[in-house]
Amino acid sequence: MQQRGAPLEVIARSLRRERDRVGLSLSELAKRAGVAKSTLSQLESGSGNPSVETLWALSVALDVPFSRLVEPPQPRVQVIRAGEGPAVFSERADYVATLLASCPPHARRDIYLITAEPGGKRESHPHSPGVVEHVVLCSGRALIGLTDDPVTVEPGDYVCYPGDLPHVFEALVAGTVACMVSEHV
Amino acid sequence: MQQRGAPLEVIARSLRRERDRVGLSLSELAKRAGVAKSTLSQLESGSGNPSVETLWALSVALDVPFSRLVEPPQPRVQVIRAGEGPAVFSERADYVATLLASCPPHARRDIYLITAEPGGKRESHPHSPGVVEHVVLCSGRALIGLTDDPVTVEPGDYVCYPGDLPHVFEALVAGTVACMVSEHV
DNA sequence: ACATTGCGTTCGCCTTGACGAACGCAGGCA
DNA sequence: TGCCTGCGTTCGTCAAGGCGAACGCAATGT
Repeated sequence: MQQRGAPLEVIARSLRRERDRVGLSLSELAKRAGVAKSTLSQLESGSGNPSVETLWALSVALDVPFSRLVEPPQPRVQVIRAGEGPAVFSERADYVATLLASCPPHARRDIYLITAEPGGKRESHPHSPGVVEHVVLCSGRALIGLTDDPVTVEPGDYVCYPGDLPHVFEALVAGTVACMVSEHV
Repeated sequence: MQQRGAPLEVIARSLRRERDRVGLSLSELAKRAGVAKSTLSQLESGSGNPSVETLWALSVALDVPFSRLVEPPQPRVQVIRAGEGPAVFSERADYVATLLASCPPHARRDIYLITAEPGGKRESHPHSPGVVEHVVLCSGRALIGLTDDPVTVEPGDYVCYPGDLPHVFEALVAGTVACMVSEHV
């Protein structure tokens, strides 16, 4: 199981984070969610043990999926170089499977094959919020990731990044092929 | 937001479902989770509004991620050769994305990187029902698919098959690398 | 300067969830 | 048959969560 640590801590941080992401005051959110602001105050401070109904009301008012309040946030850009990463089922030395990204609850992941040639970077406008793109480079070499801070990727490397920020895919050599998984909520 | 309906109903069903998936009695699960069996009984009957700590204890005892309790459960072999398949966004000739597999609702897809060497086929015992495995070959050559009818796959090729049937991954040349997406409901 | 508005926190009251004990019910065994 | 063990449910008690009111504080405007 990957569920670590006190869930109350996670919930406290999540509530605070999501609340000022939306830009609501504690009082305003409490009013919209129909919970006492004292309750919300205690929750954000880490004390208290909310009931499901309370959390549900808050998740609806914040317009986020319920599980986002209880699951810890994930890092933004992650790179796993070829040969690194956890080998998950390697009972034989000549076959190694590496877990690159476990699927979060209610995400949908579409699988694409990308073929690109050098000669110009492909800038992507941000997609809808919550999109995460995963790329495994099959052959060639490419510059992939957020436009602000792209990563040079070799065959076998894996990189993921939030798709709702400006990002880029630039082939550096001819015959660049990649497997891309687009994850959206 | 996609979260509809009373979460209490969903939790009730999830608890019942996960409990007899593991094969525990209500009393036994209650003891392991450290909650009163009366509490668990009321939860499974849909009455009650559990606190986060209670749900957390149950999710740990059931060895399932927390979110599986609050999120509702929802609901043969295909090959796409390199160069085939629908090109979805190809506004520029030097960048082509091919949609290999659209994600069905509520499926979860984990992403793996596979490296394999020739010298023996890797037979996989069937996984749990509903598993579908997608493989894009990055380099080398491999024999992939159902044990009864495997497919020879070249770099850039895509193949998917039901993972709940006996299947095989056999590298045919050295340095075979593939990107695998394991889809489970 | 004062009043006012909105913020987040703290303080008692009261509802409610969690607990343990007791209950009814089925299946196994002497 | 009678006894026992384990199942899931129901009942009464108690602590804890949720609530509204009151509080302190800072930033406004008259």
